[in-house]
Amino acid sequence: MFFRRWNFGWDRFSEVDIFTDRHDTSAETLSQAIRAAASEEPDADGSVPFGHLQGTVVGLRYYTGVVNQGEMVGLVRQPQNPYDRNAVMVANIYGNQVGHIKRELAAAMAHIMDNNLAKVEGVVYSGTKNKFNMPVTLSFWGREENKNAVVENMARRGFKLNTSTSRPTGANEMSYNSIQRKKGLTIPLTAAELKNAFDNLFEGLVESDDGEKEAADSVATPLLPHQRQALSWMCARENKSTLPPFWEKRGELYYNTLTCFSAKEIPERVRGGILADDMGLGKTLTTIALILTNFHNGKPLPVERCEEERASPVKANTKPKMASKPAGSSSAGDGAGVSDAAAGSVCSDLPQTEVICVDTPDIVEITSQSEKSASKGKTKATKRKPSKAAPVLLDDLDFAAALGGSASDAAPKKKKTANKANPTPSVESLYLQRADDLSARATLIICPLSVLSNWLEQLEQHVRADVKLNVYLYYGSERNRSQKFLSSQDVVITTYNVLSADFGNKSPLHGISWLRVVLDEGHIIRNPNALMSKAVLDLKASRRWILSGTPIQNSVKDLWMLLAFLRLKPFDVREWWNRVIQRPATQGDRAGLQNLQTLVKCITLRRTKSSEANGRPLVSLPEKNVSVEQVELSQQEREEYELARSEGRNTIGRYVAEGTVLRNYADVLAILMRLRQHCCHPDLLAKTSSSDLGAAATPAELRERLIEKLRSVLASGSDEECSVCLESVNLPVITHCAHVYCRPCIAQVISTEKEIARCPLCRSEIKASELVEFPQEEMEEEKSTNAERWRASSKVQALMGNLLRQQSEDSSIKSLVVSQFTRFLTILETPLREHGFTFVRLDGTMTQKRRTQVIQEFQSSSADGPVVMLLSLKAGGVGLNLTAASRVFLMDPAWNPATEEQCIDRCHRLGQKRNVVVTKFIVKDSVEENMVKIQRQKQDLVEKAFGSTNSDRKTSRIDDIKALMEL
DNA sequence: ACCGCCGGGTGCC
DNA sequence: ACCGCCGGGTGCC
Repeated sequence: MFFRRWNFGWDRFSEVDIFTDRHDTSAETLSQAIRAAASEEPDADGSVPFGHLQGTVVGLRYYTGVVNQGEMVGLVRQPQNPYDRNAVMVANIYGNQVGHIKRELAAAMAHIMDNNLAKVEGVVYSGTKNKFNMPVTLSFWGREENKNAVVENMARRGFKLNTSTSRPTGANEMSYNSIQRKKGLTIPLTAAELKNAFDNLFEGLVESDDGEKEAADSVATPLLPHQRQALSWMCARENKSTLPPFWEKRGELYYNTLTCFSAKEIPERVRGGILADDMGLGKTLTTIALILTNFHNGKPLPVERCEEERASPVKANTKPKMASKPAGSSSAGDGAGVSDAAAGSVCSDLPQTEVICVDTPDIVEITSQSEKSASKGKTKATKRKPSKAAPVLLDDLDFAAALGGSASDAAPKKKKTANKANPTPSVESLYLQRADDLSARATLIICPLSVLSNWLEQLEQHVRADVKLNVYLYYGSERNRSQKFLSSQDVVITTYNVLSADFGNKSPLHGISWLRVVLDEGHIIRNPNALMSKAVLDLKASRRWILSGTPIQNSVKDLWMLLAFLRLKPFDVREWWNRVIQRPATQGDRAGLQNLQTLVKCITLRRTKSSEANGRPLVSLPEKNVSVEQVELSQQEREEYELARSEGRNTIGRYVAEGTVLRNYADVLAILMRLRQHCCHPDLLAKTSSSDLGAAATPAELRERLIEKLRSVLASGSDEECSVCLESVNLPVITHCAHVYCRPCIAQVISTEKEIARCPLCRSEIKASELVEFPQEEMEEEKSTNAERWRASSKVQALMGNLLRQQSEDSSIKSLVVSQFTRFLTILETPLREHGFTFVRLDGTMTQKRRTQVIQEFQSSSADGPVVMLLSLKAGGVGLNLTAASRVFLMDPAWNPATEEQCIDRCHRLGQKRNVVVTKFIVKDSVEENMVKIQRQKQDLVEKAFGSTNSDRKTSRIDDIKALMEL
């Protein structure tokens, strides 16, 4: 249990502390804490208003937090308060305490808040002249089923909730309502409009006013226009001093127009943002250019130059690769900074003249300047205002101005011009160098393991050969953990996994003040409860970037994590994000959605492959030609298929009639999968024939069948998701009712239930001891398909026909042969070998090292290199660069057309020189054709709709299944 | 805090 | 003088 001392030094403690530990301090038991954490998500989304009431905030004079008229406040339980264990603290957006809720009301609220029956939110609508207390409007939110309990509980203690519909929702509700009424916009968005709006959230985010910027000399590759534009935008985001969105200067104060919070201090700006360009537009190159181009004060990164003639014989060694290997020499690790870190390189033998290091004159100047401003800032921050009568309720500034009270420049009409014309003190000058730690040099890049090698390659490729950029790959057990060493690098690259493994274990990465932290594929930090996310949020950096081709994957919720990483005040605190953006937006409030769009627009640059700049496409990729080749089954195959189909149809038809599709979901999937396997090759079915319904005879048999089903579900390659976390299953286990979940997810469900745990999908009773795992050794026996017994199939012949024809036309063309079934890939190896095709294989079971090796082999242009890559659809994930191929054969259709697109994009991307030809093999009159039909429907509707609940998705899947089986 | 509450001083008008 | 009234001290939770 965390004990918090409520001493007097706490008015400056960070707002994150207050809210993130909320459950720790309020929950009495662990199970309560788990329940609280587990229920946090649904609460935020599915909460309904219970009502509101007027309360009183007392004790204002003891605290420094001030509140504007109309400002939102946070309510935090303080169970450890020595005077009253029911205490409820009131804090403003910055987490500065304003006061407490009056005792009797707090006593009533404590019970409700502690049991998570409702979330209580406060807004201070009307002011008071009084320095000691003020009214606050408290609104209660929660799950529908808790509403009556909450209302009654409050009533019993003498607090009647006003349940009328004119609920106050946010600080500016009054003004929004009046604006909306005038414009006639009170009707909330329909679900379809909402979905569309979310879908398009990241569309058309092209910031064109920044112009273009040339990269520093040290960048070897000339940037394309859109990359120069991105570089310019990124530099501006790092250097320019504009107020964050929704903040404006009013008189002497900085005012947040959404929460009505204001502060004397300038709100911390966001140095960085989201580069959300489509895959293939060169986010990596642009980021490398940013690193080299924008050091402190917009100057290029001071990098050591090797003299051409001396360096050239060993040029390769001085390049990133050299530095990237773990520096074994202890002198480099523990040495004193830049020059020692370079000790291993050839360059250190050169006269020091070319070495630009930290103590060049102009940098010294900057440093001293920063010290000045830093100390100035410090005194400002620590010096308490002598007039301790701080807690005055500030009247609305416009209101004050209208009364003729204060500064005329706050008058509404003049406000805008006054801000522009009056340069003293400009926002720009106020920022000074405050946020930038000028001693910071290194950029930390965090990426998924799958793209790690890509970063190293691209650094090698895009950094000039005579520039010695210190790049360190922080990976592997031998990694150098010296902070001194790491912080003296120019670039440190690591993976999310390494970062979270280090986290909490005196992580050197967390002890360093980075110049810049870059999250590559940043959308993968999405779950705020994940250790990885926490590890990422805990990094110290003055500039923060997220690179992601798909910043939103499922819902607006995903955005929060990104904003929290960027530290976009005040939305980095979940409560304010929920109250001000997420809830209004998901409930169809137009103003809320508008705010969300503004927010995204301010921090994001996104161009798609089809975007244009000045009427010309950003990148001219070679053409892509997608065609479907129908495959006719042989008579024997057709007979076998029809037999399986009618069997399956009967079974599924029975489930549909009984309404037990969900209960038998795994079976249904297995049937579908078998049909899909029939379409590819009969041998794929060998393993999965025996299982049928019926009472299990022995536990061993049951177990065998469950494993069988689990294997079917997994082997199908369909993007089976865990119904608890809604992501692809991780550490899959199958329940006795044959539903597949991630082990941690279902384990949590079981441990949270008090008495009997039930399957989230079919409500059958489940036990932790009955979860069945996929046995490890299963993977091995798959290889047993022997060559003698090998036979062809129509689809195999179709592929081979294409490959042979192509080889005779142009033998230099390389192909990707893609299937969801890794066993199908194995089957395909035989005819490929037979016809003398050299090939490599890439699937999910391979180690990263092997993958890199295979990709390199495939990408190399050597004459006897592989011409075919057998690729499992889900392998590798995004970012894979397979531009050596210009021909793609999709052997079987995927549930999700986006997966296919992504796969095609691995070769149809920047760097592709040839036209790309894609062939999709679809068996005529089969489940595959139906899958394609469903894909088409989905492209209109766009799968993974926002706001759709888990059960909605399952229902739509049932509909899909019916369509597939033509029921 | 232009309140409420507490507790000591005080006690016709 | 076991009350009322006055006026100073005081005040979140």
